[in-house]
Amino acid sequence: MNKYLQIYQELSRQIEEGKLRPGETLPSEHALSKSYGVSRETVRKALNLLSEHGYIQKIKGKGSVVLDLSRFEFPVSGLVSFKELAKKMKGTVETVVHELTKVPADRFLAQQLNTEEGDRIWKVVRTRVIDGEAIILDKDFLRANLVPELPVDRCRDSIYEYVEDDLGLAISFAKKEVVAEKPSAEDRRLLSLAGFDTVIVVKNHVYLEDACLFQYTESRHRPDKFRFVDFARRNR
Amino acid sequence: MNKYLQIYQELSRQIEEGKLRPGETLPSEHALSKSYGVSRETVRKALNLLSEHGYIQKIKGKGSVVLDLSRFEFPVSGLVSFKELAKKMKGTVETVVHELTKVPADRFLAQQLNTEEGDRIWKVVRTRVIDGEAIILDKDFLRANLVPELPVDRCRDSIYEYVEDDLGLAISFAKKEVVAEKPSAEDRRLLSLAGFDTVIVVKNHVYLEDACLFQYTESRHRPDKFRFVDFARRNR
DNA sequence: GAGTGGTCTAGACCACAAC
DNA sequence: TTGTGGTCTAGACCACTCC
Repeated sequence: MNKYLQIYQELSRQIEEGKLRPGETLPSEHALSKSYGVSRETVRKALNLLSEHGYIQKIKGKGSVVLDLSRFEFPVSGLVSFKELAKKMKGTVETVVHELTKVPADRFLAQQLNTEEGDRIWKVVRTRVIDGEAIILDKDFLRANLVPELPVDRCRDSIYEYVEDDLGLAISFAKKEVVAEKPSAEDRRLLSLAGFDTVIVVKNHVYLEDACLFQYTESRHRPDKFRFVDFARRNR
Repeated sequence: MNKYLQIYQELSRQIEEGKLRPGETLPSEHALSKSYGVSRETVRKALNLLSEHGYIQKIKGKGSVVLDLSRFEFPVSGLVSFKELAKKMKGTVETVVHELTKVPADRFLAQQLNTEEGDRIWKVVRTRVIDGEAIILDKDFLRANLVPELPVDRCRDSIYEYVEDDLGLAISFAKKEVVAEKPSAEDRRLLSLAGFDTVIVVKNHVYLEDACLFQYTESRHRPDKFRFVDFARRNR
C-alpha cells in the first residue's frame, strides 16, 4: 500500500473516532514527516486528501485544523453504491428486480451510451424498498459488449460490485445530473409515491478507467426521502 | 502566478476551445515538462487539476486522454455564485431584494451558524427572476460580526463578490445538501410556482479560509428549472 | 525494451502568521 | 525571528502498456 494512503487513512480514522477533535491543529508537516519517516511531499499528499474530503482545513502560516464532520455526518458525495448507503441506514432495505433483459439501443440510449442504434444493451429495472415502501426506482443501462453475463442475484445485491470484483472492470468516474420531473406511468406503477407529483431524478453517466463510457443510470427518488450531500472547495 | 496554474489554465482553455479534442492524448508529462521548462512534478500538479475538474483522464502506461465536456456542458458543481451562472444563461435575469435586515439568531439559526441565540445576523431574502418568472428564492443568513455593512445594491449584484472583494474575506469551502420540500407560505408568496407542490432546496453552509462558518443559505428552486451537475471521481 | 504515468525523496526558496 | 504551509526542482525507482 502507498505510504501517503496509509497516512491518510490513519489520520482520517483518528478524526472519525474523535481522537483528533474539531478545532485542534494537526502536527506540522515537518513533524509528521519526521514521525512517519517519510518526506514532506508524501505527508502533503496525505493532508491534501484529507482536505479534499473535508476532514481538515489547511491554513497558511498556521497549520492544519480539524473540521467538524458531525454537522453533515459524512460527505456522501461522489461515487457511492446503493449497497454502501444501505449499510448506514436503519430499517429494512430490499431490492426488487422488475426487469433484466438485453435490448437493442434506441436513439436516446445510443446517445446516452455513446454507441450505435441497435447495439445490445443490458436493461435493468429495480426498486429499492425501504421499510416496505418502494422509495427509489433504478433504471440501469449497461453496454452488453463489456458485460456478457448479468446474473439476477447480483442485481439484487450490487451491480457495481459484480462489475468491479467479478468482471475486473475498474469504474473511474461519473458525471451526475440532478433534476426534478413529473412522475411517469412507470414511476406511478413501481414506486410508492404517496401522492407526490414530483420525482427527483439522478442521471448518471459512468466511465471506466480507460475513459470509456459504459453505463447510464437513472435513479428516480420519491422527493421526501431524497437527500444529496456535497462538499465543495472553492476553485481559485 | 503559479507555474502549475498557468499550465492548467492554458491546457483547459485549449480543451474548451477544441484545440485539444476528446479522445486525443496530451503530450507526455516528460514532454510537457521539457516544453514548459518546468519539472515533471509541476506538470503533474497541472494535470491533476485537469483530471479533478473532468477535463482529462490519466491512464497509467498510456497517457492523458482528453474527455468529452460537451455532453454535460460545464461541470458546474462546487462553489459557483448565481452571478457567474447567470452570465451563461440566455434570457433576462434580475434579482429582487425582499428583505435586508439584522435579526437576532433564533435557535435554528444559532445552530446552523454555530453561534449563540440572540447574536446579530444579517437576513437577506431575494428572488431570482428569469424571463419574468420568480424561479429561485434565496434566503441568506450571514454572521453580522464579520460583515458590518451590507448595501442593498450589492445584494442585487452578488453578495459573494462584495464579501470577497470589498471585505477581503476569503471563502474557502461549503457543505451542500439538496432536498425536496413542500412549498412554504413564503415560497407561494414570492415564487412563481406554476402549480408545483414541491420545491428543491439547496442548503449551504459556507466557510471562510480560517475554517470559520460564516453563512447559511437556502436556495429554494422551482422544480422544473432546477438542475445540479456534479463530477465525481471514484475514491480508491 | 521503450515509453507512460505513479510514487517518493531531500533539498530549496517563498509568503504568511505569530511572537 | 521562528514556524507554518505553498511551490518547485532534479533526480530515482516502480508498475503498466505497447510493440
